[in-house]
Amino acid sequence: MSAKNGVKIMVEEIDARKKKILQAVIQEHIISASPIGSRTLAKKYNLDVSPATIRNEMADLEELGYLEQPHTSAGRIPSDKGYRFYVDTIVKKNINPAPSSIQKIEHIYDDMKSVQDIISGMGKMLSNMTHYTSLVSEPKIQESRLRKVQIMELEDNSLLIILVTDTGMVNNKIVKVQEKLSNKKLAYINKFLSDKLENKFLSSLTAEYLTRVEKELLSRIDISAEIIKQIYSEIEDVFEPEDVKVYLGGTSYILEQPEFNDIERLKKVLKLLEQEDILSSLISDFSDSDLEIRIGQENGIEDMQNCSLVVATYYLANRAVGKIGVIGPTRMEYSKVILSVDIISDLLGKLISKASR
Amino acid sequence: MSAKNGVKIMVEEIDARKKKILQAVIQEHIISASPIGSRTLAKKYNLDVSPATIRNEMADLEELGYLEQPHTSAGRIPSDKGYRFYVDTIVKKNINPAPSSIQKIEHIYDDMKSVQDIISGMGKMLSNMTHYTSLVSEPKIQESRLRKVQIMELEDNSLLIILVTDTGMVNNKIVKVQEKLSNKKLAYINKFLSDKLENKFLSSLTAEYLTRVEKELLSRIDISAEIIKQIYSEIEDVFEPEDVKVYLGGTSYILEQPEFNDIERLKKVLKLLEQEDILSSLISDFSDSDLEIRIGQENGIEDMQNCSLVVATYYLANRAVGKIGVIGPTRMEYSKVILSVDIISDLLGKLISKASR
DNA sequence: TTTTAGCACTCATTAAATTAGAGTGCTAAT
DNA sequence: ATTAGCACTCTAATTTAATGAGTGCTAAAA
Repeated sequence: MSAKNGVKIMVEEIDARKKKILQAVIQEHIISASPIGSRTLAKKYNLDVSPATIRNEMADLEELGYLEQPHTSAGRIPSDKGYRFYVDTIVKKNINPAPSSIQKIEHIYDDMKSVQDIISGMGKMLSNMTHYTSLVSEPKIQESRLRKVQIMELEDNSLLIILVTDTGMVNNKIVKVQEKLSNKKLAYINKFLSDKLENKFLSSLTAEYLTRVEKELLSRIDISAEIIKQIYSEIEDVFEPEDVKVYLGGTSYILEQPEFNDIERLKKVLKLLEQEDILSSLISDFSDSDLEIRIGQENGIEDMQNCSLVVATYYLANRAVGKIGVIGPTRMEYSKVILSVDIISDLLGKLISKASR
Repeated sequence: MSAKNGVKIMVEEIDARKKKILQAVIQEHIISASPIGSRTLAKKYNLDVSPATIRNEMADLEELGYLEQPHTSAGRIPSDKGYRFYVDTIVKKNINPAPSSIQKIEHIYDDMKSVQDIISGMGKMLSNMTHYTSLVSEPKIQESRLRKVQIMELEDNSLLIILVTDTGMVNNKIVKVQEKLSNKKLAYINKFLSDKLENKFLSSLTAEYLTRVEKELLSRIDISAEIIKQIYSEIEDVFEPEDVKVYLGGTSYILEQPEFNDIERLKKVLKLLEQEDILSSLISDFSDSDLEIRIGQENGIEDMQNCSLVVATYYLANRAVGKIGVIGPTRMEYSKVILSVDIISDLLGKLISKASR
């Protein structure tokens, strides 16, 4: 009613019927990947109005920016704005929480895998569920606590530095040194590092802190500054990685999407997916909200304008440590994908904490 | 001359001129990716004969199986057999050893990387050099010597098992145990494992040997058989992996090949490249010769009939530990690829041994 | 005032027809 | 043994025509 008196038109620009029609267009387009006409809608969805009325409504929706017309005499396809509206007001409401059937899966992966295996396994599972390409980032090192640091000597002049985080990640580096360390000195260093570093959040182990500790160690033990420096620089490397590692799964599912029958477009996207640094910054750019959706141009990458991303955060001990998500065409089965991403992100967190606990 | 007297025709079925023509067809086809006609050859290659003569020779070459005709009035394309001949008798001769300019590259990667980084980096470099997809397998664990084994305790009831091979690979596993081990016992176990396992070839550490050692340890120390068993099963897991890990590089280069403009064919190959187990057995199937080439159907995989593989072995301390190679269309720039693979495999071996020494 | 039937018009897609040209194989001359 | 000449073949590209889904507008109906 309020929509009828001119003044409030802007406020409620989409009435119930328009909404219904928009939804119908999108759902149909998700299935068919081609423009949708008024007759089709009238037939398949019981909208109780004639094609002519639907045509009028669609013209309105186009004017408002929710639909687009590839050419004059074609049907309509949803715009990014249309998908955004769809996702925000129609899909999200109807998502119900993860079904309990998942607990079965949880057991399969029980305790037999390393964190890396779990991550790539869950990525693959997600892409199998959704038939889109999946994307998973490793737990952020900054959000982890250092659980164990230990240096051991290999024969000759190599040291092996082991760093274990509470997220189950094990980092190792082999360092070559000039000088042989006595067992006693090594034990002392290990003890010292343990005391100073273990159980601290890696974000609190700043470069300044490390430098201070380095100096302190140097003053207490009689070995060359060189070795200590080497050890520390390796430790720092681990703590401040340029990029989070990203695991890709189901890349070939992209080929099943008709929008990538165009080889040129396909090439561009596949090239992108090969560049680890881009993937890394792409996924890191998502907020730590439970689930974020970027539709079409929203993702900001030129060659991915017709892709959407659905990305969830996974948690370890209530810390948002990593992301897992799906990349597919803008014309994506959002409701299914959202559900899957939701379930799998949850599961991923559980499995990793189980494995690293 | 001998070819001229009927009797020896079979022995030397291809005379110098045929060879020259075959070579010309192949070289031209490698460039153009389409059938080659007699006129083109006569024009571009100074064969000093007329197109008509070339036609006759090409008809012969087709009869002998070196060339194929897509359809009656098209030019000829090389068959697998043609490529095989080309590679064996024409290309290989003209390959000269790695130029010394490589030493520059060697320095770039000097000692700053882990073995995994070196492997994937060299794979990428190879695919950038050749513009084909590269394939590298990790050093075979069986060909390595165990350099260090050490078990350490994380807090609560987790143990971290570290295994380092002389190929620079560091394996780690976190194992959960029921019982807490005293430091003394742990030290004893470490000493014991060191003595029994270190510096042995992993191929000599058979399941039987391990079982024997396991029993011996159990008889000497007072802890539950359970823990020992867990530890051993993890160690065994590392020693007997199902698959070698394979690194892929430059997958998107496939798209630049016109033979994969057919989306269906492309899809099949990309699907294959996603299956780690297939890649692993594909590359493992190559002999330990310096360089092996499989052309077209020779590689035995249905969906890769129009692909060739050029695979070299890389060595650590004179042991053939892994493979590195290139996968591309049968119509591949063999001479360039062979050279590149040769250089890079050599470099890879050097870099890994430098990094792990 | 809103909805709907009717109709002329648009435009992409598909199929069919046509053309162009590269290449062959054969024959007869060199 | 080689080559010029020529008829023939077959693909790939281009043009043309046909199809049909879909629209926007108008005027009548609700």
